[in-house]
Amino acid sequence: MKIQYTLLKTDKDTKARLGKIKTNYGTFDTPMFMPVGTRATVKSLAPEELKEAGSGIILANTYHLWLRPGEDIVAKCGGLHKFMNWDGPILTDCGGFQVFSLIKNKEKDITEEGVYFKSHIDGAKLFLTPEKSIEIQNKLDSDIAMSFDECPPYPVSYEYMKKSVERTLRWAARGKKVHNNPNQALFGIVQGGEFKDLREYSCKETVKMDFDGYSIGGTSVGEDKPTMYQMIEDGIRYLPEDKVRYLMGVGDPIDILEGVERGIDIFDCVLPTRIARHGQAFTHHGKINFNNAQYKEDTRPVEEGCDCYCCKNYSRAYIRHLISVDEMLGGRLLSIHNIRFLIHLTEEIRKAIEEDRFASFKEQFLREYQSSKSFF
RNA sequence: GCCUCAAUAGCUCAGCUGGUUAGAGCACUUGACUGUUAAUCAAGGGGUCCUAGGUUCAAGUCCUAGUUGGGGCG
Repeated sequence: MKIQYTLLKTDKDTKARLGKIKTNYGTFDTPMFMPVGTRATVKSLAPEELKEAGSGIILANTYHLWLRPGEDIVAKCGGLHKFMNWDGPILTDCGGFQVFSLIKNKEKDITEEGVYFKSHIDGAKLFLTPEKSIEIQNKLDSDIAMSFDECPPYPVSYEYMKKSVERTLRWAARGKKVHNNPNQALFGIVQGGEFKDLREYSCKETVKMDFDGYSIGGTSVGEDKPTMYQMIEDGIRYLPEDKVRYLMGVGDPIDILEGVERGIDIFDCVLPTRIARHGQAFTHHGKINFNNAQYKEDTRPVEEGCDCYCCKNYSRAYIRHLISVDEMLGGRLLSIHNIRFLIHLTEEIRKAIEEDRFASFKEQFLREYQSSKSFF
């Protein structure tokens, strides 16, 4: 079967939604944060650790797995779940974002047929098409595949964005046509940048194609926060209530709250694992940076009351030491903490929606999170 | 005892035949990071150029003596 989304309830005062997604590899609740495992691994974490952190679903990447090891090898190993020993749900991103970051000239390298770009590994000329992206994802055998889209940088002209949106719609149709995996859902992606009418157009036309779920793309590409939140609103407005909404690439705690308030169900982001490897941790009182000398003798856990493996067993002084001497366990423990933090945040959010107090929860969280410098 | 080489940032060292405000890497102190080309990138603080004389318009750089350390010869 493909995935089944059930909308359980909507918050009384906001558009925040409580839902449930059933897949062949398990059921999880929404809103949910999805850790990023680009190369079939959430950097430095074993699947058991992801499970313990509460991960309901993880993300892997089409472009990276296409290059290495190649989708045929993954298929030969029994598909992505078996390959990486993760028996929970997996969503594969389509490679559109990599195109966004790897192409040299968007006018020349992006054609109707597909996209020309160079491998970041050996510079080999590559050509990725909507059909190829879906074909790769079919073989990877993820639970959710994403339509191949163009994720334009910010800002681009209205004229460029209009052409881009129209092309992404044609790409979505082509991808849907060749999609051929009865166990895999396929999501459409809404684009349109900061242009309200293009978001509306992109949204309505994508919905007409009847995907299993929808995502908002093209955010957090350099625009300011108010613009980004406006993009989400403009993109979500015309999506059906009974389908999942996924905000691509967003995972700052504040942005998750802003997204949920606007009706987003799923988020993914590299932030928790990346900043962890760079020595920083999320807490309810803002981010703390273990490169800072002030934690040298701090015997408290990263965050008091946190139920993650890191906080239950280690002190800030130890984490600070590991980060400071560049021991990889430091990045690992902080990755565990940061992922747990975001997933725990979605748990708190779900509870708040269930009790019709999302707005006050958000307000309280933000107050605590933003007024923090003096706390540490 | 004699000869010789060295001494520059916390550490390891660049600094040409004297010529702007003496540099780098690491370390230190910070800051960034949003569908991972990222265990990465950026910024900042930090100097009695071993000491004392001398030559010169001008010395980290040349000369003399000393101090400390390395090597060699007796």
